Amino acid sequence: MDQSPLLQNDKQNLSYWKELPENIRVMLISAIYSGENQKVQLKFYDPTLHVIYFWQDKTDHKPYCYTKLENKARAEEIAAVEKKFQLKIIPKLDLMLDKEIQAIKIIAPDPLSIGGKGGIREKLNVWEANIKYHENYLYDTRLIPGSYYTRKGDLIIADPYKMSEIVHNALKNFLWDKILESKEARNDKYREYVREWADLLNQPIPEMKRIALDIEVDSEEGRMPVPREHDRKITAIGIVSNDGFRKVFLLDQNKNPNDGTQLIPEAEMCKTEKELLEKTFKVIWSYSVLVTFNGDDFDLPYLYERSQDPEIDPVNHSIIPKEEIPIVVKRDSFVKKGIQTEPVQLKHGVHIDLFRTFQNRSIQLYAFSHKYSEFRLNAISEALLNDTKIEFDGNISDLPIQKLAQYCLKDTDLTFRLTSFNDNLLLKLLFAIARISRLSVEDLSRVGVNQWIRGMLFYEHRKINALIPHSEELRFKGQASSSAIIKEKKYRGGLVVEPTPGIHFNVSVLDFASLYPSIIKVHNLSYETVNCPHDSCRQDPNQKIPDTDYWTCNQKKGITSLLIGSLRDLRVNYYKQLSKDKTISPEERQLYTVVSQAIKVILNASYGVMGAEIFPLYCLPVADATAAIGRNIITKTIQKCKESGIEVVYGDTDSLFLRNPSEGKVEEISKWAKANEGVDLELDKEYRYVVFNNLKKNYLGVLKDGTVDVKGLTGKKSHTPNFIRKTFYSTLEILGKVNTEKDFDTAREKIKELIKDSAKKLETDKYPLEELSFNVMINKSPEKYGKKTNETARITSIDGRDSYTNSIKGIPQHIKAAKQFSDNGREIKAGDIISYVKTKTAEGVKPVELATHKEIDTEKYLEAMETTFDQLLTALDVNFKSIIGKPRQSNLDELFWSN
DNA sequence: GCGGACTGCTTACCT
DNA sequence: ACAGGTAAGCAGTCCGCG
Repeated sequence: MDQSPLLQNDKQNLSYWKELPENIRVMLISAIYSGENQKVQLKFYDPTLHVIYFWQDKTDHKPYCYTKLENKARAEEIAAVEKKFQLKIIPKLDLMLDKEIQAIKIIAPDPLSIGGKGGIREKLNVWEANIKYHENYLYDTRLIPGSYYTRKGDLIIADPYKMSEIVHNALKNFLWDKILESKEARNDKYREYVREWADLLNQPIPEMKRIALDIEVDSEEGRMPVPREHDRKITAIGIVSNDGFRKVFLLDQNKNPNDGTQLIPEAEMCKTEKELLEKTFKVIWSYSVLVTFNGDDFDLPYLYERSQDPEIDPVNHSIIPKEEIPIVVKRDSFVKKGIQTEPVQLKHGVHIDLFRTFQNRSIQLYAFSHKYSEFRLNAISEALLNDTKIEFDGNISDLPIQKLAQYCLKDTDLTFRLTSFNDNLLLKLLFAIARISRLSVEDLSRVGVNQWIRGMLFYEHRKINALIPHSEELRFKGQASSSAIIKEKKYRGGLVVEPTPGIHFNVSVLDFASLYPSIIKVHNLSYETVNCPHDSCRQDPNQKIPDTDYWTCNQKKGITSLLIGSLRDLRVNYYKQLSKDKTISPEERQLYTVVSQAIKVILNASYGVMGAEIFPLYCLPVADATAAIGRNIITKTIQKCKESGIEVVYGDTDSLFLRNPSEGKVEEISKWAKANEGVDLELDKEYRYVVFNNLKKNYLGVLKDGTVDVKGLTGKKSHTPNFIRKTFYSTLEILGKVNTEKDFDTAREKIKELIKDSAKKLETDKYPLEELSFNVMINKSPEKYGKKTNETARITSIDGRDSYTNSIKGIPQHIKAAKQFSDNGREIKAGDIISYVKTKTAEGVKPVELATHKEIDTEKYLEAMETTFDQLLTALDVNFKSIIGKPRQSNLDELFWSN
């Protein structure tokens, strides 16, 4: 195996600090705070040499926060006692009052003086004290992770690739002009925003040199090793890079059986764990990016703790000196129990924990359209790479050493490939998001989408010198103006049109392109513009938001509206077009696809965060108003359709299903929407036919090309037993071939046959048990279920009726199954999918692995089939109850006696 | 004391 | 730890009947 050239250099271990040279263009990747130096340190990536350079702040930037003038006396009092604070009165914009105010800037020598224990945050009502210091630094210096800079002397100067350096073709210019000439673009401010976004997002994203790492630890059955205890040996460490380096370091243990087969060529034996660790650390030092799967919570803290354990050196009992360890583990990182632990950083580079990244809902849903639903390496690899871990029976400690090597290397390889598949899609996406959110990839890959939007908006406040408001101040913006349909929700959401049951031919689906972002743009929605302080706006009937008590500002553009609006237009009118354009090189096209995806993720969440309490700029009226305008627009559009003689058979939030609209009608409606509501109504799909039953969010449609779309039907849901799902999908194939009303007759017969066959196979135990399992995810740890109902049950038992003391009642079926599992020694965690079958036993369920065919409650499965297929067949008018005209019996054959 | 109506809980899905 | 709206299955309670 080749050695990485960088590995040869031994000396660099202790001198990883390479200062950023002058006059080379580098990309900012992250900022960290060094407590030792009381300075921010920046990490830059050199895209040609693939090394990390460091730069420590030389601008004498200091931590600070603000307070308002009314607290002046108290602030001075504190500053008189604690001499470390320095006060300065400076002008700031108060967006909610729409005026300039004088604020007191409280400058401190270190971040802990602001937000630490006994810090000023505890003594005074302060603003902007909840921002991490390194974030503060980036906002103030306008440094954006993912962008390019060059050092000149002590200055870090923005050094973006110029338009002429990036290939620019005619289409790009055309689209560009179109955006800048649009109505909104005549507003100078708007033009400025669009241009800035595009200049930032068009920058190339380099391929970063990196390694993936995975460790295996000798463990007992049923007990996961934990870093805190670090009592088990590390037996294998796999490393895979994109420069050809591939290795698995193995601990030479005599107890490890060797069945005589050869070790894989990547394997390298180590006499002691200490040697194993030293070799690994050396490799980590020589790469700037490290990728792991759950490295924050397991691999890296384990490596660290183990390196400090004298057991790793059985002869001399020596440990590895701290300065040779590339990992920084926060002391309290595993003191806290539960989900949120600290990231594990590299001294010299960047660590990305893919487990945390893939757990992000926005990544899962919008970047990978829910292709994976479990957050395990195996499940994610299977969904995205179509490859899986090596399976084995029994305990990992009992594996022969060559099998262990293969297993470990395979895991490492999968981890690596999750960052490299589709031309490094994931990494590119993360860097594009870094540019928008102003967060480093290290930070953003570990937090939720609300923090991404927070970053974007906080940066903007600093840019325009506006004071970031408190959440309590934002609460004064008002109460909800609507009432939710679901109780326990705060306000009303999207409108769902009652579907017209039956089969409809030639259905056109129109939808509003990014409806909510469009509304935010067109109606100037932002926390400071909804219910703004101007009397003239409040009294202006044109500024009233329909069906609510809110009004919006017509004097100033809101920052959310500007940012979201400009991003929306850039995506819809520019990146989306470019990503489809065949005249551009594939590499360039991919960048536009990635940027378009990144913007989509931000846009999709931008409305939601406004209505989420955890969002620091949470403002209920903004979310409420957005949804209200959405309902108003779709309602008016439906009205308009009716006036034009178009039948609307269904609609949901931002879409309308039109039955056989005549030529030109769609265009007419679309023009009307643009002119009257300022939104883009586009033709999204054309169905050959659509089948509705009486249920909302539940339909089947066949596109002109025969593709079958299914939405919401039980047959599609992931928990439905496989045999039902398969039968269901077979019926879809039949329906995809239906062209005319007449074709339905034969289709119906075929479908009936299919279902009959399936039922027969079920009753004669022809399906393997795995096909019968319901697969349901558990979202909490098993103990947390059924607490409430148990308490109620105990109260009823007082009057002597029933005793539920050891009851498993009140506990959902999948949890009942999970508990049987844990009784058998297998651990069940939140996020696991439980596969269980319905049985005739007392509990009514059993984990598949523990069940036999004899115990299966066939009746329950026939019921499940019935509901699944009824959703389809009622609409096709073949309800199987109606066929037989009498209550269903246990044998499905009888059901179809009419044949 | 019985059984259907209703409620709450949980999950999966739609936009 | 972005929102609300809809469906379905299960467990348990409520409530009217007689």
